[in-house]
Amino acid sequence: MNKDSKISRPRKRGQKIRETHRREILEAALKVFSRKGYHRASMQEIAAEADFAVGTIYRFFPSKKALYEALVLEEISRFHQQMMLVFRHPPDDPLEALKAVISHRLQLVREHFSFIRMYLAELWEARFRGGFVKEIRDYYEEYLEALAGVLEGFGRRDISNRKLASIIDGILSTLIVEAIENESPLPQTEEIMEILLQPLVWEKR
Amino acid sequence: MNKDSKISRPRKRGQKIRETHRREILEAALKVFSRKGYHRASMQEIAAEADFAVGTIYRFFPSKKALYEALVLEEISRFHQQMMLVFRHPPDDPLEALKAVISHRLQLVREHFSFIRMYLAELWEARFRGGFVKEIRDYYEEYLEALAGVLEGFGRRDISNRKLASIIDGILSTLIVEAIENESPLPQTEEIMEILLQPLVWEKR
Amino acid sequence: MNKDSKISRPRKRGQKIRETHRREILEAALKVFSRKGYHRASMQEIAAEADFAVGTIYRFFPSKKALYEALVLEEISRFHQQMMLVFRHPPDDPLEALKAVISHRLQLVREHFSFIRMYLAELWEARFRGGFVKEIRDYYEEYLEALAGVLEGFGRRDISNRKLASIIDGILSTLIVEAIENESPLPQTEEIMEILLQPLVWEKR
Amino acid sequence: MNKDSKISRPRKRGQKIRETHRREILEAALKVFSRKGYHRASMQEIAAEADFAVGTIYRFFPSKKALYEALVLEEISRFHQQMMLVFRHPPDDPLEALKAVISHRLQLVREHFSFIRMYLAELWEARFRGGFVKEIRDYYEEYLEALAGVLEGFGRRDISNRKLASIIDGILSTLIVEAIENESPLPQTEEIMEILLQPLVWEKR
DNA sequence: TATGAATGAGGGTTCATTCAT
DNA sequence: TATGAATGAACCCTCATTCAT
Repeated sequence: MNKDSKISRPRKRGQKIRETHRREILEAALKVFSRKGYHRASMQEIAAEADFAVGTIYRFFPSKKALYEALVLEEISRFHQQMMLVFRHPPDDPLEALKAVISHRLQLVREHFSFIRMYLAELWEARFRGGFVKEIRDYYEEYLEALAGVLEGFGRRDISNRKLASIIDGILSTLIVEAIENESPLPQTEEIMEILLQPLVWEKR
Repeated sequence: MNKDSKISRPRKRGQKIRETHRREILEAALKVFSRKGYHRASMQEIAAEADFAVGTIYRFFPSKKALYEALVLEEISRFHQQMMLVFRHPPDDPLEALKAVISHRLQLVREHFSFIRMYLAELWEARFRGGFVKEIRDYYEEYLEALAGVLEGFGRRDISNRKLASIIDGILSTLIVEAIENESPLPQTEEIMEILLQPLVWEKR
Repeated sequence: MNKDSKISRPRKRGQKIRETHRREILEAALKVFSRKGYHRASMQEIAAEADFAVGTIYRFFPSKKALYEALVLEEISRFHQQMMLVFRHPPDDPLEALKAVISHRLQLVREHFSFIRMYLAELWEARFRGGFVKEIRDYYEEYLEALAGVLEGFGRRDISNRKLASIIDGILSTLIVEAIENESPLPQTEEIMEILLQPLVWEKR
Repeated sequence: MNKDSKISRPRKRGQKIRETHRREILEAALKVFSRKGYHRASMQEIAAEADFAVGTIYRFFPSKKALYEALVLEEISRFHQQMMLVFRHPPDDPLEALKAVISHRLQLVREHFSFIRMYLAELWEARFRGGFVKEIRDYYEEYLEALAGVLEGFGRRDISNRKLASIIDGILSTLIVEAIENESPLPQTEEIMEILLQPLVWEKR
């Protein structure tokens, strides 16, 4: 009833603590999901990793699925926010701008490595079986649009910049995935630029 | 052929029925795994879909995992065999040859559509948590080598043909995955060729 | 309908074959039950061992349990018949008679070894949880009575010969079981006689 | 004792409850295993008997086998501890000492009756198919050695005291098993002593 | 009569979720 | 609010038994 009345100040404090706990849980969840994959990860294990009781986790997330989705969403959102920074002040030269984008993306992949690994391992299922992907696609779309903006600088007319962006990011992703899969180092920006700068094949004269 | 015709007939008949049932089970499994994903699919459900009792499935496959692996492996192997046909009699013109490869691959994706959908959804978990992936990679490697052979026709020297093959197939896959995900039609061969035939970006003069 | 009419002669032949098959199945069952124990033995395995189809076994025994009970009963009955032979023409000297009994019993245990092993491993459950033990007890009782008859020769009065028989066979069994358990050779008749011939303990003078 | 009184109280309480539940489960298991035997007993049934959910049992014992082994081992260990008490202060007179041992053992059998019934029923399967038997044999060996120590008092030289102990306990066990099987009362100490005190048979003069 | 593929109830086990403390 | 013991539905798998051939 009058529950809220007398805790108006403490609430703020509680809020803060709550937020801390939430983050601790999410971090633990990331660790365990990366290690084991969604299905093999147990709430017990996540709780143990987070140094909380199972019940406590349920005070923050209503279900395992919800925890997982929150984790993915926040992590992707964070990734996305950071990614978008590179489009703030693009160099004038489109080639330099593209280089900056690629280099930034590689750097982010490096930083979010354990998340990306989990993402690759588990998210395709959601991707194809329709889960909470809408937000994720929206982010991706926003990123592609921004990249298309950069590509506009080249003034290419025969193909939409949006499509071009998609293809270029596709190549980038292909190389990244290949590296992760082979446990080899991520590609260098220069290497990628070289690939993009010339036709892959040509008509024989 | 008719060496032991007298006794082999009934055996052969049993073999045939067995093979039929096996296929029915694999088809049901494909449906259910596609619908639900590996973990959420239950043997009960697969059995029901196949119109068999659970126990029957275990007469053909020793475990759920084995069933899944057999399904993936057989389907991929078939896909691969068919894919490799295109390398049998390649046109002399490398461009024509590449076009044939791409067109053939698109066609196969169309034919194996529902399997590919399922496979993509589970691919990464399998990739990371190991399993039966070796054969699959071997197939893929064989395909890339063959593709590299085609690309040799272009006489490009600054990048290995193997790497080039990997990139080109990466682009192709990107476009295919995107199409599947968006439930839009697969790209046209010509469209892809155009992309490959010119640099994606260039230095501004 | 008139099925039976024309097979009246062949029936006899069929009977014989039937009996042969029955024995083959029982022998196979003995092998498998000894190897695996009742619960871990499967009808499949017994059928394979007997070179019959599972279904065929069910034409001879209505259930696994029935097969097991028939096996035990027949084996015990056979054991018993052979055991009782020693009482046919007992030596006049009671000591010699007892010696003959013991020696005969040890010999039979040797001959029925694999059955005895199975019996020990599985039968106690039936023994204590009331199964088909009545016949078995009847046999045992008959044997003890016969043994008591032999012991009568000693003219002991302070204890019933029946009880004495029970105790003596108990000692015998103890030694046999111990030997089986330790996988050491069965005891010698003489050794046992010596034990029986003197008090195990005495009052200190 | 009150070393860490402040924090250990709640822990201790939990411990106590845990121990209670553990005992309840073991008791239920004893009942069900007695009724049905190991194989026919189901975890469902044990859980129901214990008034717990199945899952709860698995919080205490990692598997059905482990539950069974814990049950047997604990019960036997307890039996053994109590048995060995009689060897603490043996009377000087060896006959009195032996009498005490026998009487004590009969008493313990009476007290652990329902367990012993179950144990006998499963004993042999365990014995032959290995498992946790080593500890049990060690207990038994310790007991036989102690009994041999008592028998030393008789100064018998023609047979090892260890062997004598084995035979005497064999007789004792025979009588006990027979009584249990026939659902007749256990034998009296005096009755057994009388048997031991004179030769079972003798040469006719 | 003999076969053996098919059956499906029932087993042991796991783990997301609940709720009394 | 935090706890974690308890829950029980649901999973994978086995195998005695049936029955169409």
